[in-house]
Amino acid sequence: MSKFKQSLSRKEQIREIAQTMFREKGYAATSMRDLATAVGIEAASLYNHIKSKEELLKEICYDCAEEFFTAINTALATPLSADRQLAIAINEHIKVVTGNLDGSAVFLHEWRFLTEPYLTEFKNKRKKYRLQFQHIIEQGIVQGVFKPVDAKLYSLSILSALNWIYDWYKPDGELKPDTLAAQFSYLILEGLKR
Amino acid sequence: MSKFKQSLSRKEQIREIAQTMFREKGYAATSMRDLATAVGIEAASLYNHIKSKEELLKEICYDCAEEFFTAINTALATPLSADRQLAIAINEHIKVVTGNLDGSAVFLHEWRFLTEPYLTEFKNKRKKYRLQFQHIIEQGIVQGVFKPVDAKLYSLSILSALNWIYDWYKPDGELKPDTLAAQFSYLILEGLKR
DNA sequence: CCTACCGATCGGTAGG
DNA sequence: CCTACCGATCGGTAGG
Repeated sequence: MSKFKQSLSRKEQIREIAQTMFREKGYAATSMRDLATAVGIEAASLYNHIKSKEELLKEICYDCAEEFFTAINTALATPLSADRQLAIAINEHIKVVTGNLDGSAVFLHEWRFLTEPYLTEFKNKRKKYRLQFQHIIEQGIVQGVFKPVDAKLYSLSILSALNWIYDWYKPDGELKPDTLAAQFSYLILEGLKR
Repeated sequence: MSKFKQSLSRKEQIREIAQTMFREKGYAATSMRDLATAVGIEAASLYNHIKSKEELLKEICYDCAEEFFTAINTALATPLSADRQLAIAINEHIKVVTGNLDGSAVFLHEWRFLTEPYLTEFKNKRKKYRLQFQHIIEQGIVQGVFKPVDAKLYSLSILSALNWIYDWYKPDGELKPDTLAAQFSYLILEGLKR
């Protein structure tokens, strides 16, 4: 059993390092030898823990997708009005991104190196997530709390703004995820104009 | 002279195709052989027109940066109030992105494969552009047309939303750049709340 | 987890 | 613009 646990933790370690390297150098430009060196073993030894380079990518992307689904479901599960649900969805999304900057970056940019059938399945997950944001906006329009905007365009815009956070967010900075989320919600709900 | 012009146009052709391939497959995953095949020549022949793979990337990124600077300067050159300037900046930015989807995608994502000194210079250009958006927001706050928001966070958010357009914009769709820009400005200035 | 190695492919050059 | 080719590196496997 201790051998089993050790093996799991080594795989987790490989995944963590892969996540960081895929984010920094890109999936295609990260070699298994680079990765092995960072882990502290030989390249060939990686294959005792993983099946292939792509399996690593797939697991990182899929796990991150699960995190986002958990986040949006937290918002959807509440009985609140759409404007409150949207604020929660934004907050939860930001918590995922800021809590997993490397994984989010890979989820957002490196997924395109997936091959079939994972590529199509991944795209479906991504779209489903986006449609859940769109749904909240549509509900808000029905409820009369939101203006009658183009819900698709708005969901794309909001997620785009949220998705770039990994690019400039500094985990050690003074800006905390909750503060960031509050400002984001304010921007989206109230607008810039005085 | 006709030889000179032909040589230029071949280089332009290589650049156009490289732009598309770098966007679709990523810079690192695009081989010079792939590129040469798409152009219709042998890989070795590419080097009669370009110095290196990275030179291609650098030129694509730098040219696109120039397009964005021209865009923002159009807004800054007007004597209008900040809210009007921001709307123009958004419109001009969207015109650049939608008019050059491949180039914009490379500008936004593949620049990180640049090496020094281009990498640092590119980052400086990018930051300078972002600061010009921030400046408009700060002016708007001073003028009293904008709420006293965090101008840095807002400029990052606005550009993030704008920067993801290349990812979902369909040039053959019914959504025209001007319409998109108008909706964007409305979202940012007026907010979602009724 | 390692040594030894595979065939494939990379960016780029020499020489014409 | 081509043929022929370079050294380097790639993801991955065999066998222990």
